[in-house]
Amino acid sequence: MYAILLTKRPTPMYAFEPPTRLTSVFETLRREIVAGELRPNSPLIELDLAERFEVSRTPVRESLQRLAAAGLVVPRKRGWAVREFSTEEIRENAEVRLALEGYAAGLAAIRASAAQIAELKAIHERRLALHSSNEKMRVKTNREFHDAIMVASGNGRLTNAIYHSGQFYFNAPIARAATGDELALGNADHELILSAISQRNADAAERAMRAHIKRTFAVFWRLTGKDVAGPPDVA
Amino acid sequence: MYAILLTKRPTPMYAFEPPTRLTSVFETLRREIVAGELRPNSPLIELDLAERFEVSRTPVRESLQRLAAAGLVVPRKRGWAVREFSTEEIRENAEVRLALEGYAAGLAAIRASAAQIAELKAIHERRLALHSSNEKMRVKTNREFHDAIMVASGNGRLTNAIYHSGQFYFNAPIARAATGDELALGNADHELILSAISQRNADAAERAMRAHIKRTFAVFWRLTGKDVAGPPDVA
DNA sequence: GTATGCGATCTTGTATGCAATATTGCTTAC
DNA sequence: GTAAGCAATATTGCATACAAGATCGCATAC
Repeated sequence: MYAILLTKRPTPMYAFEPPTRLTSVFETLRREIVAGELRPNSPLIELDLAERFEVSRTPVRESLQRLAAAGLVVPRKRGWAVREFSTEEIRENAEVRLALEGYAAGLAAIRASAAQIAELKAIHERRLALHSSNEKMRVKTNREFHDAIMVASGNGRLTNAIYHSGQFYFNAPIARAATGDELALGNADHELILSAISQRNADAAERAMRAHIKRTFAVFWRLTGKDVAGPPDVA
Repeated sequence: MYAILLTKRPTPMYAFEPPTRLTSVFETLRREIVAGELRPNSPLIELDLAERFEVSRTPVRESLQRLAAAGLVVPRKRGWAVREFSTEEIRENAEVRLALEGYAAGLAAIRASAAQIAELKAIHERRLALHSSNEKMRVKTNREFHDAIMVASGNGRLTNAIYHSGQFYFNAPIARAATGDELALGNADHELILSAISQRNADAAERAMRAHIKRTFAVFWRLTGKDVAGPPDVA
């Protein structure tokens, strides 16, 4: 149900860029930060990284500039450190995602082609047919479902923004597992979203998606044990 | 009425970073791209820039990496060029902004302090009292109004995302002037938004803000002469 | 006039050098 | 034992060097 938060997808931002040492270092560091392999606040020493990647400091430094612009590393008095996100910041990101993905669902209700809606239905069916222990496929179909809606929104930049707003949850302790109840509710949410999109009801689709994402983050709050209010009800 | 699109505000992303040649080059280029002084698709030659800024290629290259991550320059077969935004991309950005700023207005209705609401009212009053020829103050009060709502949303990242989504309109031919009718409608929009926030009606605030932004972009479409459908009605 | 080769030039990607400054750790005074 | 001072070290910001590859222009062939 929460797989989209764990998706590793190459950012399309540099689609036509030839691979260089810089891009390789950047992608690797990005993945490691996002996956939590590099712990928050650990300092990033240029020379160490250069040694590790067997390159000179130049491509390392340029990678760090990209990471900085992406908000994944923060400046220290000297050099950079892996950014740490507070619970408060995670809540803020949840709200951004809520705003964006909810809107995307509404757009999808308006713009989705018949084929796209059929595809969405097919994904949902596949998901319902899964055995409850099949976590891998559950993760996969969830991602597919959300991705298909983003695509159907007909807005590449919105898709991109949603993707980036997802990055920021990885630093937090992440739970892949939700309770059986939570999973069932998630499926019911998908059902509602799909139904609203099929009926071309943008308003309902947006509300359903917001409720769904809110539920996702409620699991986060529960698992992290932090008493942070989720995004309030809007619309 | 459209001033927020022209706002130049330092991005808080690198707040604690000491000024260096890199940051100076980056800020200058960023401003010039966003302001349209560097034309879309013009190639950015490292050596030329280095010469112009009287620095070596190193800080120039690192600036370009940041600009690339910010989406302001795009890779070419060789080097970088100022990014050009198509009408389609501008529409996409408008939708992102609609989603974000609408949601921010909804949050503001829930979270704004009494003082923040009073401030919002004061800004609106100042705006209404302006002489119609006072374009400068009209621009300023508009920015203040929108900024105050973003602050009242209590979500720094949302604010930041809205700010960044604004960058991308600068490349397009920009009109500062709207017709008298459009200005009046803009003020009426503000009135509605303010009223909804005062009454703690998140749903109404969000709808009002969406309508307002949609109207803003309608002016864009009119001025650019492009027949692009604005964002559809959602919520 | 147009196309083709080919060399000169331009531009980038990467490595390295160097000076400035932050940090560390040791020594010494108390 | 703790604090202060100071020298050694680590690390960065920037400049420069150089090779690889793209691009351009010109000469030549047709």
